[in-house]
Amino acid sequence: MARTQGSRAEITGPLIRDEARRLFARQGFAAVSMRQIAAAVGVQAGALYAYTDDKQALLHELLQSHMQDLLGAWRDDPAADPLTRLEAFVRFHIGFSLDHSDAVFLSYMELRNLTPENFQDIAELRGRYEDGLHRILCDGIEAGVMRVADSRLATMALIAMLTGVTNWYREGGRLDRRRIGDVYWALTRGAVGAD
Amino acid sequence: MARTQGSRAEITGPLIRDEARRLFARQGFAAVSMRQIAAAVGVQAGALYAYTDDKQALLHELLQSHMQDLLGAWRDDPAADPLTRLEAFVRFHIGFSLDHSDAVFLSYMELRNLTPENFQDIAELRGRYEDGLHRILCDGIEAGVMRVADSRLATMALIAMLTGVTNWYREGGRLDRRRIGDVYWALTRGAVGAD
DNA sequence: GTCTATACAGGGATAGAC
DNA sequence: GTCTATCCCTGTATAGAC
Repeated sequence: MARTQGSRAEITGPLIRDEARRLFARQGFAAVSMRQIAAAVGVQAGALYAYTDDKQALLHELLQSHMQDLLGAWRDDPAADPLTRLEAFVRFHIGFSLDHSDAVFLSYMELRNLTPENFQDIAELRGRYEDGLHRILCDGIEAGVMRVADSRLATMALIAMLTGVTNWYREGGRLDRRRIGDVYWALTRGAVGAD
Repeated sequence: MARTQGSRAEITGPLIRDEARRLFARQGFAAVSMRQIAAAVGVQAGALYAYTDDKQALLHELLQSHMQDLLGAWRDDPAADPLTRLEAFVRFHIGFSLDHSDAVFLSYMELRNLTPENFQDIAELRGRYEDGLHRILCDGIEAGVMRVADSRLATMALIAMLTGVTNWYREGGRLDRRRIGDVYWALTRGAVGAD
């Protein structure tokens, strides 16, 4: 913040993304100025443009790398039994969402501020993730260990329910993550008729 | 839009709210200008200030009246059996959310753009609504017709799941509302262990 | 790579005429 | 109640020095 000159490309790039993610999540993409991001990083506004084409590109990069991290971090074993896979999904999704709550919030709230091309790109990545859960439900139904009236709706309903933890979870609150995972897994198991 | 002069207070006031709600929901509070709202209504920007103190007050009024409509529209009968009450809640919440999807979206996305006082006001109203569902779950548990590990978490989880319909529902899509209500009620019934 | 300075557009809000 | 005109601020993005 007090620095005047000097080149530190290795750390400034990531820092810009970190601060932009944080600020966009807290105040909204449109409400955050490039000056504000620059101030948080400790550079002048003009310096940001050495790292990103413009504000839109910055948002797109944030959402894109988040979705890629999400897809890369999730491991599904199609050979395992569907209930085990579903439980793994539930715990993974909750944990990942809480670990990346700013990015998760951005991915739901700021899609509307993407250009059509960038929106398509992110929507495609999200669809791939949703398909992963959908496959588990279909396998579970086929195996006779789950029972839902509409697997597509159940997919959307479960993701909305699980992602909702980010709305109320506060670090150091009443419940730890393990316990939250237990509760949500119980709700999920019931919802898919696996009891 | 082409009008030059003339007073039509009766219709301009509501129109401002309608257009502001629509635009805020689609583009975000910060991204929408007062000039843009005025253009949608068919007046000049200055005319808006005859109806609202400022942009912040406009947002607050929208969220406040939405929450009051929501609370006013929901009828719970504490004397009825808990499963009947829960089903009524599920169908009501889905229907109301779809009927007021812009306002629902606003209520989740733009809380961060409220001043602290205004935020408190809206949070209090929302808490009252959540408490209503919580009471149903507690009554159901006590009556032995529901089984959840944590009634507070279940409350938040169910509301998130149900509100999620607004993320994917499109008028004239694959499913009508009755059918969507059926599917979500089945998911809910299972989640609370009522099968 | 970062700075300072700046171009240029658009923002919220107000004043005074009608 | 609405219009036109305007104040003043802030926004994104760029240019050129260091």
